[in-house]
Amino acid sequence: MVVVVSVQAGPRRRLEPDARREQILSVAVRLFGERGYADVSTTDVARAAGVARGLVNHYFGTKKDLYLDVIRVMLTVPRVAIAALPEGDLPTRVDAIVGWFLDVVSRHSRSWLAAITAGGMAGDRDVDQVIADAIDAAADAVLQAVGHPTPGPALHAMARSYVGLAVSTASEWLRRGVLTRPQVHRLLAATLLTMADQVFPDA
Amino acid sequence: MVVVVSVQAGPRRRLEPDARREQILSVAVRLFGERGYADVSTTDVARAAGVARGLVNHYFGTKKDLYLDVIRVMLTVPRVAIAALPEGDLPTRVDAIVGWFLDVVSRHSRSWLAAITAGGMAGDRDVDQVIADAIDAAADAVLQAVGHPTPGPALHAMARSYVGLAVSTASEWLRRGVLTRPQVHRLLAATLLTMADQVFPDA
DNA sequence: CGGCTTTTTGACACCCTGCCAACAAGCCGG
DNA sequence: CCGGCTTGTTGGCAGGGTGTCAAAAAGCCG
Repeated sequence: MVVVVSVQAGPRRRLEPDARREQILSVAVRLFGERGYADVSTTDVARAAGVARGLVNHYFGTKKDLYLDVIRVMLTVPRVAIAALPEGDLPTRVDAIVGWFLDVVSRHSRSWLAAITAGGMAGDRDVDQVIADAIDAAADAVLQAVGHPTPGPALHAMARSYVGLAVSTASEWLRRGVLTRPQVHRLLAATLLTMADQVFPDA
Repeated sequence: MVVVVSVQAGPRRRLEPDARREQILSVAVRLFGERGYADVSTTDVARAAGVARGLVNHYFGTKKDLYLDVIRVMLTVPRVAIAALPEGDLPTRVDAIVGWFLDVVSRHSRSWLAAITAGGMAGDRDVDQVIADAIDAAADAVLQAVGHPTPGPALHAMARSYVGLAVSTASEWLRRGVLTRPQVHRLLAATLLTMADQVFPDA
């Protein structure tokens, strides 16, 4: 797919490095959110930012380095206010974290989905690392919600598995649209309760 | 990473189109199984097959077309003998299909993981379609095992979600190695039982 | 052995990426 | 207000990958 974005080619202007970096990065986030990694060239980014292509390399190094910063932005945004979970019994807390997850996911659905499915570069070591970090953070939140503040490695691994379910279910919900939000909510809540009761004790 | 494969450059020989196509495809399956999409050039495939690069394009068209055939092979292999599931009550059948899944996954772990994580091209329409087909097939098998031979759209969507859990859990198991197979088995079995009991009736 | 079909090759044109020397925008001392 | 200097910015170069196509040659058949 080719998308042409008209940019008024005004006279060249100098910006503070931080400002220029930020501007290019925001443009890149938008483009990589719309299309995949391979479909966005550094030329596209530069043109959309009204800047010479060399400048993109100057600020970000490699195209892959730029992409790493992009998905880091996409995945960091939803991490806000993860600590504010209510007191109560297990079903209540499970309900709360599932609802919170569905809220952030549906709010940032486009960029979040693009990032979590690796937007076309799954398999790369560095990209996988960034995504793995995000999944680890989500797994921590899940374990905290079900009352395991200091999990061992096996328990953490199981929590990551559950996050995988949450991701695939959210993706199914947002992309295909055949499930309703209540259905998705019940699915994730019931599953998490089962795992907390019957599976997590294994570890 | 760069891997050089020595190929004795014998005199050029003509092959039947089907044979040549098959030979190139098998080489491509091996290379794409070892490295990601971007790390394998058509030149690599051609050299490893002892053939001119143009011939790869002649038989497969685009590099992406070749890759589509490759992951189709990788994902089709495990689909064998999916029908041979035992009779018995629900827990027995759930146990059987989970065990079967873990068998095939661990047997073809390398290429299966490479394919299911899209080896570096998730996000692409066509690639996603091939993977979605494989997931649909797996979801059908799951639904058949739990006794829903003719599911509605919502039920099918939930089964796809569960397959997502199975995929992420298997990936966690095979790649990280912190979970044991019995742990993985119990996780997937308990979760599927819960979904069959409490979630699937929603649809 | 000569002609002919069909496989296979090699090269051409194009695009993308990373790099770097040169350019000029705009501040600063005179 | 102006010339110099710092440094943000540009444009072009070299290397490599991809798709295409006319031409070469492998091997069959008369």
